[in-house]
Amino acid sequence: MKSKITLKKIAKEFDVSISTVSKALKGSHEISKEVREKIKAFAAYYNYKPNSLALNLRNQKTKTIGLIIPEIVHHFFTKVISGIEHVANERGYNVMICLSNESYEKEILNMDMLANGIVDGIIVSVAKETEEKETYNHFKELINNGIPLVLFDMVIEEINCNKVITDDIGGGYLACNHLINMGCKRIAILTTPDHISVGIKRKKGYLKALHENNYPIDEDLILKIDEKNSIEDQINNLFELTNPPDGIFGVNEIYAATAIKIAHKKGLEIPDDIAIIGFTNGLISNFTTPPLTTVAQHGSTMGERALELLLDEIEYQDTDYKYKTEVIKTDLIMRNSTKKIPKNTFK
Amino acid sequence: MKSKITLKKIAKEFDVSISTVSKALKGSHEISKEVREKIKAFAAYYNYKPNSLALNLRNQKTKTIGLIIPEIVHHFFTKVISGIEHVANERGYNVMICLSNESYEKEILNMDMLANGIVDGIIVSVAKETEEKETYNHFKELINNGIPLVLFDMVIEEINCNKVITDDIGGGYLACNHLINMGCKRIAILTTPDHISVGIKRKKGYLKALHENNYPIDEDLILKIDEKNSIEDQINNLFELTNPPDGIFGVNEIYAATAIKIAHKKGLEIPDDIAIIGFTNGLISNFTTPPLTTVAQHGSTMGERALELLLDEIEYQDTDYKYKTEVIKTDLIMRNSTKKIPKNTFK
DNA sequence: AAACATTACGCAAACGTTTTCGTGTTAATA
DNA sequence: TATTAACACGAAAACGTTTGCGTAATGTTT
Repeated sequence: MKSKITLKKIAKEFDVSISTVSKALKGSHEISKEVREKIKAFAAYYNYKPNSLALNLRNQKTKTIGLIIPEIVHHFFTKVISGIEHVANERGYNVMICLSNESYEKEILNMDMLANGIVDGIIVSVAKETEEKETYNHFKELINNGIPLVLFDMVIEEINCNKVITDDIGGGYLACNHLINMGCKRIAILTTPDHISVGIKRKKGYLKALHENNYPIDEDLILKIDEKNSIEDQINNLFELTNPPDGIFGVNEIYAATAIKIAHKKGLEIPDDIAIIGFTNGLISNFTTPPLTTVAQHGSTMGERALELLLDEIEYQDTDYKYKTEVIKTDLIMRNSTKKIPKNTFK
Repeated sequence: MKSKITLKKIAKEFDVSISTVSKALKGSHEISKEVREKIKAFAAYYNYKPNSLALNLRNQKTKTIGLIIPEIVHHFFTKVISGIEHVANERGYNVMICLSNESYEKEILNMDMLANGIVDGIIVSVAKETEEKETYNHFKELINNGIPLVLFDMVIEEINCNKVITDDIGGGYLACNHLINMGCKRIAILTTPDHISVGIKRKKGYLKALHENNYPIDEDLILKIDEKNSIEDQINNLFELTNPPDGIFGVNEIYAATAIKIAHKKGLEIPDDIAIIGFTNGLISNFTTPPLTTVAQHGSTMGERALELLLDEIEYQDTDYKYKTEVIKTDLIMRNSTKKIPKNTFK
């Protein structure tokens, strides 16, 4: 277990100064060809690599960016990470991923850790707890310290920085409108409690579509799912209404897939008896029976744009930098959970 | 955009030396109470945090560990990450996640990057390309440089380091045995090409179970899926055999879920006409129709153990450290894709 | 031979921190 | 009053790197 080779050790080996070694390895003509070559050979043999910490300290930049996300066991976030990694590779940056687990405390802990010189900038999707608490001082401090910040997905209006968000309203509209086009008359929405902004926005789109088509709004069909209790039970209640829905829009993949599961249990045919549409084109959607029609939110595009914005800010020279908010459009992915086809051909 | 506050700046502010500031902030009694307090107050106001790069450089350790995985859009790896994060938090470490995208080149790139002082140790699941190439010099160099290494999931026999692996043989045995118990007579396996070790091992377990029960081995029922071509088409061929299987073991979740999809298309009843079992209890398994029976490999446990082993090595003082290989057992998760129940109650 | 240019290297500062060892001043003791 | 102890702080080295500047020893001009 020999320890890492350094300039100092090489210098000692050849009885020259550290600067000579440094210059030799950089191929400087200040150093005679002879000395240069032998130092290079020696360094190559011992696999010398300059210590990043020292380099970063000297250069006052690390070519590393930090990413804080609420959870990792989540298809959307893994797609975002892919997008970020992609751009990071292209532009020579590394990514440090931290998890907040939706906790306010951990979000701050992670930010403090990253902000101490380790990274050149930070990308964050805000934790649910932070959103509930509505205390955003840690973001303001970060910005005050001159560390570039990009918020994505879960963003905060009042923080002045670059942002990348999904067009949740448009996506909700797309979903609901599609169900209307498919002939559904009573369209339910499986959404989140009122403190989760993405749920609110997707519901907004849903309401907009209903309104434009002169559909009445039935509060019984708006189910705010409390994740502390059984999702299945809550959705089950919807099916037991005296006047049950014939179309369901789940604001995420799990809600929609669970609705499919329950519809099966109830002996309902999908999409003939009930059409179901989800949000986020994740792993599950393609493997339900029938496959789930869904609103795709382009996670990797969001990741790419988030990092691009961050790097723009990091590498910006002038003083008049203007923050942007980018809205990533959603797309409808049509599968069989909403496609009305003649009964006899669907099994 | 004021830049970060440092000891030097605080020292200047009060016209004292840097060391005085450092000691004051650490509450040293060498510094008079008066000076100590005012420096502390000032530092708190400006939110002083010591620069991590400088600290790490000085301490010759970073309390950060590196993780290199082949891909992130993958339920198993996200579970592993959760496990690692969990232990890292408990023991005051940070995690830097890098993706190799199954590429040999990127794996080396990532390792070089991490090895230059950024991390105290590295956890790796080897990329497929590396496994194919069978060139492992980068691992040997790492170990020669005295950087602790733990391999997990995809490991390499000949590398001398700590390892954490799934009991793939046992899992394959579990799966096949279960199908036998359920009364299947012709059991197919959807596995990987021969250079992927996990596929080989799971197949080994499958063969062992067949052998113990005096089942003949039918090469037609051993399908090595080539992911460069359509998975669906390849599995479809299995169903078209003159003597098709009545039980299918997919060595991962996608293969098994795809088999379910195709069985539906063929109008087969699951599990009555054909029973299907998967490997890895991921997101999909719970939402197929019927839900997929599967062999669970405990990803988060693997992550936890991997980091614990790594930290043991990092923090080990004596010279007689012995490497271990931990085998994580698998469990059978019973769902309806294999459970034979009377036809009329299953829909 | 004097003046100058070139070659080949070393010195030292800087990045931000911690910590050991001095050291000057004051206060307490003999 | 001389010696010592306590106090309160500063200097400097160390972690590993890069780079501007200085300089001794050559080599090249007039």
